[in-house]
Amino acid sequence: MDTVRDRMVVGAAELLSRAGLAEASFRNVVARTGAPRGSIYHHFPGGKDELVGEAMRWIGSRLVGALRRTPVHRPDDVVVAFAGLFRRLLVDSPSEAGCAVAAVVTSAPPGTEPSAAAAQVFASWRRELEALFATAGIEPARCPGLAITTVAVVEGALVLARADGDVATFDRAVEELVRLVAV
Amino acid sequence: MDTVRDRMVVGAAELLSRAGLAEASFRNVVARTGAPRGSIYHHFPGGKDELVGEAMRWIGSRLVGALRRTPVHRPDDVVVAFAGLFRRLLVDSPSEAGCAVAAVVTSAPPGTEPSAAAAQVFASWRRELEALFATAGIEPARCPGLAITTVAVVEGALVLARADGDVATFDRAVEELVRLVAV
DNA sequence: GTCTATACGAAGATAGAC
DNA sequence: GTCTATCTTCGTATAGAC
Repeated sequence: MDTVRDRMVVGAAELLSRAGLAEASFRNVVARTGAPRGSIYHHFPGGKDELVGEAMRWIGSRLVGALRRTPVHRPDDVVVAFAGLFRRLLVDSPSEAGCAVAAVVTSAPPGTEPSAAAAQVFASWRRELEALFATAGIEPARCPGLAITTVAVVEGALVLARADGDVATFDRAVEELVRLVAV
Repeated sequence: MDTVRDRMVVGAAELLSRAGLAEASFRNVVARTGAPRGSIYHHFPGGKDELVGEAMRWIGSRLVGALRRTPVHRPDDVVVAFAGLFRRLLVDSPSEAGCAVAAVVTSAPPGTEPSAAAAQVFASWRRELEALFATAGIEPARCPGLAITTVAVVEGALVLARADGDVATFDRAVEELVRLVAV
């Protein structure tokens, strides 16, 4: 699984997370991955929409996989595990880290493939978190709301922390989230 | 206060909130506001960066003003007031509503005027919320963290609700946030 | 303040050779 | 699978007339 196509998908995902749809151009993807310019439309007949759609699905399933490998006993294990996956990005580059999925939702035209793919990724994360919260003993009725809130806090905190270039901002929000799931 | 320049700033703010930096082009701003193409660089010698910077400041102070006009007695008054300002956008257009400030943070190159202006707006919102939480009786040490979390939840929930085109998703998150400030 | 004209680069996309 | 060449559209920005 390390074809030219795969590398382009990963490169697009990285560009999307740092600067959004506009910066994830074929030009930049090619420059970043060393992929041959001439075979773009061979690998992605659907053009940019297909590339971005694939990037969404790659990120989505990658994070779901990571979540499933995490042992969960208490509700705050869920929060810490999920937040930790994003925290890494912030530590690596405090002023450039972002979520590719959120970037696509906020800048792709509604109804297009990228937009739909991004929405499905969020839905899959929510489902996964709901299941984990249930496993951790949260009352079933509250799991959906808590899953939404967990994703919301992490996504929002990522933006705020990036704005002031300080991971501590992210941690402050996660701290309160931990408090919330303990209620 | 209804000059051509003002209308362009507002138009840019609207475009930014719906489709991000790339879509807030002069072309679109002019089309949207009916502003004359010929005087763009007369009104904004600093070009697009100046326009976007002004849009950030306009949105920022507008929201701060609205917050200050809201009577606050209990902690959840703060949450509901702040969230309510964004909820409106979502009700009007569930699949297009977004926050212009977040859009700029995630897509503007770090170190530029738009990026710095956006960061200052977030900082001002946080300061305002901290003060309101303090007024509402929250222990001082917790106010900064709660302010961060409030902005984070609202920003994140805005993205999630837009993704699945359902205001209820936003409300679910705010509900949990209300629960948190009551702890 | 507003206009036209224009420069220049980059975007996505296609055609056709190899 | 990969190349080059090309098309069209759009982006910011400037010059200079009115």
